[in-house]
Amino acid sequence: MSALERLTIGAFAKAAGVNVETIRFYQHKGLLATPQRQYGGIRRYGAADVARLKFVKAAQRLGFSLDQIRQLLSLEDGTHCKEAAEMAAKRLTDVRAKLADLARMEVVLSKLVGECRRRRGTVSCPLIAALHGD
Amino acid sequence: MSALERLTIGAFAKAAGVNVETIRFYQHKGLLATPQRQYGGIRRYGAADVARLKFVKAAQRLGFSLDQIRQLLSLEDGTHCKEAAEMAAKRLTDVRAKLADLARMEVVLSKLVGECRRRRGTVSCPLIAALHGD
DNA sequence: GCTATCTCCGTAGTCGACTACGGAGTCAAG
DNA sequence: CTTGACTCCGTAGTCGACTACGGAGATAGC
Repeated sequence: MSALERLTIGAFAKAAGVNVETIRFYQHKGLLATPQRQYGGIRRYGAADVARLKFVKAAQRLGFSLDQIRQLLSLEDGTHCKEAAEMAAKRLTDVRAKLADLARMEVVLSKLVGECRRRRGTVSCPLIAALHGD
Repeated sequence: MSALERLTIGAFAKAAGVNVETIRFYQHKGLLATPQRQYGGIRRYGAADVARLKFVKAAQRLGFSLDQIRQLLSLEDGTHCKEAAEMAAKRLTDVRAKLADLARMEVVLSKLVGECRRRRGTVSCPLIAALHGD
């Protein structure tokens, strides 16, 4: 058994690039297992745990919530592609909705910033005026 | 004095399209004033209060936080366009950063959803495989 | 064998924008 | 003048993803 199979929680955290507290938090949330202690000693972790945690972090980079990630983990064997694809599709819908929202803000803000730059010294501030409902 | 100058908090809330509790919350946060009670009676609100609350809501639609909105309100007279424009520019930067983040997610997710659709029935699920680090 | 560093575990705090609750006081309509 | 709706006020709870704390036990290095 290599050293990679006898990691302390601290080494595990370092290997996955997270804090120890984050691991405990994920265990509490049911995202990671809490291995048995040996001889009343401390808990040890292995490469499979590291892989699982990296899976969680990868899903997080796509914006999945921890609850959704728990769902995804239950499909982890790869034989439930349909369900997984549905979750991704739903997430994609959410992402596009947020993109549209931000794009709307971007349009308004960039227009107002431009106006403020141009209208320097004018009576009223275009941004404030816009917030007052034009 | 019209009825618009003697609004109860409930009428004020309705006029601005928010909940009563939201108004109290904003008062507590220093975004809205808390008018004096008359003869130990109840507090009354006017059109200026409605306008101020609508200003808050308009700023919120651009994604400003309540703290930032309090800043904006202090520039409300329109004579501090430079400061206001700076806040808008900063907000615009944040919006663009989030847009970039979401766009990155959109690319990955739409690719994976497409692969899942195409590769139906293949051994492993493209989404799960991707989360496992390819 | 001592000591410094972990580990364990539960509880509580953080941030942001509210929402909910509860008991007492006030007001308006009939 | 009663009744029912509304107001006042403070405190506490919600959601999501952590972060912080504290005291006791375990372990590794010298």
